[in-house]
Amino acid sequence: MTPRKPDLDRLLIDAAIALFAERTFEGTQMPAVAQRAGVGVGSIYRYFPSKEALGNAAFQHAKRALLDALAEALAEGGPSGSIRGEFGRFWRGFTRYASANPDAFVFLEHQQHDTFLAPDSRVLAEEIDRIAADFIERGQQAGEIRDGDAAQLVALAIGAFTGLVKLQRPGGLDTLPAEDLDRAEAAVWDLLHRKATP
Amino acid sequence: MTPRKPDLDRLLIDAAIALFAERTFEGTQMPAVAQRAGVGVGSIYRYFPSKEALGNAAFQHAKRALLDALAEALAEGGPSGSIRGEFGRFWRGFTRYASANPDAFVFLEHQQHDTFLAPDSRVLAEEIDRIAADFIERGQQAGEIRDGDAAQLVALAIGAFTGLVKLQRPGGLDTLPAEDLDRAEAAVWDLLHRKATP
Amino acid sequence: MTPRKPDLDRLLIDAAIALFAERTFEGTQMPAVAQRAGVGVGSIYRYFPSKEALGNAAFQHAKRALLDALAEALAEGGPSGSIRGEFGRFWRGFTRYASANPDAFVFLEHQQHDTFLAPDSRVLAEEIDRIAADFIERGQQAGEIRDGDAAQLVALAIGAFTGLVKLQRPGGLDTLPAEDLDRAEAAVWDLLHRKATP
Amino acid sequence: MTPRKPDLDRLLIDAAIALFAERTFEGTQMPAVAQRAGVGVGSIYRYFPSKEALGNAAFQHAKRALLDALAEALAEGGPSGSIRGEFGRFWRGFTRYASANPDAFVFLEHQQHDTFLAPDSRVLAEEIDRIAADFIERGQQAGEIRDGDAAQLVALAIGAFTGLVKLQRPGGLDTLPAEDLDRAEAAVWDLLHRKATP
DNA sequence: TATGAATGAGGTTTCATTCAT
DNA sequence: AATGAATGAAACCTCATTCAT
Repeated sequence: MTPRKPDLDRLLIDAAIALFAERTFEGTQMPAVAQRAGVGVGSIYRYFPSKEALGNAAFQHAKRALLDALAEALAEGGPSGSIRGEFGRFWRGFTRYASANPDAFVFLEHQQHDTFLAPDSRVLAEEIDRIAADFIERGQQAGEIRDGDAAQLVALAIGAFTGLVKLQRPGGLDTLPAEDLDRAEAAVWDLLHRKATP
Repeated sequence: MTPRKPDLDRLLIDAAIALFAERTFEGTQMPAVAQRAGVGVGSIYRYFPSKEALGNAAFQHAKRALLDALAEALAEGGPSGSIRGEFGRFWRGFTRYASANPDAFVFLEHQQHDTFLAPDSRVLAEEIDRIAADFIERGQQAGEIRDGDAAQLVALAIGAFTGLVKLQRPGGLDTLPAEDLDRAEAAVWDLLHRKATP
Repeated sequence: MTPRKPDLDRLLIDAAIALFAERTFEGTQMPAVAQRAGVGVGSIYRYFPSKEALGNAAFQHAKRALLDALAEALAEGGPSGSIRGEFGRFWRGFTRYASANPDAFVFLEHQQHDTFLAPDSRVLAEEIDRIAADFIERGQQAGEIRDGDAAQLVALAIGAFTGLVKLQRPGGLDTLPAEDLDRAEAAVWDLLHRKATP
Repeated sequence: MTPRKPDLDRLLIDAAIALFAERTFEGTQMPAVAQRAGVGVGSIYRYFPSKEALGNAAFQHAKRALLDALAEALAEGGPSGSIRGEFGRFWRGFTRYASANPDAFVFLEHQQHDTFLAPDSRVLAEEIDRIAADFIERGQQAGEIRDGDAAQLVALAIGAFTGLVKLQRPGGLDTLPAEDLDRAEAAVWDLLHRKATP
């Protein structure tokens, strides 16, 4: 009722994400999270009943924010005429999110969530893959995207993007010249694009 | 004359890699490593002075094996006439290694090694990037690979491959039909390939 | 003029006694006391400087109330003619107190007060034993109470009564039919009574 | 397989009982238990998964030992001819147990077990009351024990005995002259005994 | 005056490491 | 040489106490 520090839960989640991204969930100690958030250790437990709960909250927060960024980017500027245009929106969504939240993006791409992720977190995790796979399939039907398993193409494309984000840490994607980012976008598009058979 | 448990260090490194890949270095307990290797906890300390030492040994072993696989693939079948041909050898090297050692590959792609990696391990880590970047630059000079920072292109390409490997866990890359693997190779090549400007 | 929450200290002491009786002093948390008293945690500290202080206040309050109940019962109806009559007054004092304050009686009979009891609380604790021992000795001189160490007889008699009270928790002594209570009184009297040697 | 300290579990249970008796389950810290048992804190957790588990093990051990002592005393010297004789055996069983294990007896008589006792511990707890109540009922049928609810008479008698044991702490019942113990036995018997109506 | 969010010392529990066997 | 029971430092978590509101 009288919170002295507002949005302490957000502060804690942000601190947790930053540390989890850098040191792993298991490699991060609660006092470190508290210190980075600028609060006492005990305060964490007013908001999250356990380290595991904090981990799940952080994961869900990050994932949902990525979904939101994606949804926003996809809706931007009215209906996209083309598959290539839609890919650009995907790219813009990922780019924007990874620029604003480099830690969160890296954290989400960790593959060792199994040790602490609760079932409801797992459900969320598949959402993006579904959206992306759907795009791939429409692109294939339109003859714009190469043949092959949609999930595999998604993994290749997101993997490529992830590789770039990791390379750019810890400065963040912002330190990349716009030119480089455009080139990367073109490269990933060519990864997906079906070349006209000559 | 012959030690009863030959190559116990290898056994331990393999066990460690498998667990580190799945649960993180920090999330893996020494008794778990011992159990998976089928020895007592105390025995680990005959071969490695500490968990950290085991971690570094595992990292270096995995990295060196990848380098070896790469070197072997690159040397295969005499001098490669073309950039595309050389890319195929890279692909084959990565593919072979990731098929035979899926845990090791995933472990190497973790980004949270900073907590335990010793300086000499770090040096090793950059080797592959150097070899790959060199290839990229030669490809660019030959007009075969698109413009842009070589490190970034390497990150995109290896990232894409990593995405595919992660998708295929825990079955391993072997569960992927040859056809799919070929398609993926083509896709990643197109990621790098400079299109003729029409 | 009149404080809005009158006798908050009493409210707190009552809450504390109830919880201490059920869960031990060490097993009771300050927030639990506050909640049961219907106040905020911080408010406790306006009345008691520490948990230990609250514990001592609770103990002293309960003990003094028992002493008062005993004194009142002993004084009731003028001078008691006989030892048996005086025993009846003791019984009535204990009975009344334990009926009205079952938690307090149980709390007083805990034997683990040593961890928090201050010296002045300890002094109070011996008071009842002194009064009771004095009665025993007078009874022995009158040939009405069996031989033996007075403190031991007191321990036996109060122990028996305590056993009954504990059996009757949490309903309280009130749930016991008057008939049963009378039988118990007779039994405890026989515990003390010197039988005529035939 | 190679325990350096034999019967560490027994050592720990004994240490725990002594401390629980004196300071309550909640008031006893694990390091204190370890210290009293002469082992490291971590060792406790090789034998008991939690403090709660240790508490239950201690309770069950103490209760079962009391049951054994009672069973042994009741069986001693062939069939007991009389109710008074059987009462003597009960007395001897309790006396022997409380002499040998004063801490355990006091611990068992605590009334705050509810915070940590597991269901299977609770079951054990009722055993003695059943045996004693059965004896009371047989005594009543034989006209030797006074009328009234058997459970209440048991509570009175055991309560009286408990009062004596507590009085005698921490020296233990052994410090009591045999004469005093005999007098106490006579007194508690009179508590139960039905007086011939003159 | 009363509150309860915030704190950190201290409690419980884990786990890398040692060492008697 | 190999083991795993034992250890205690360090991790997670609780709760008595404070203090801004």
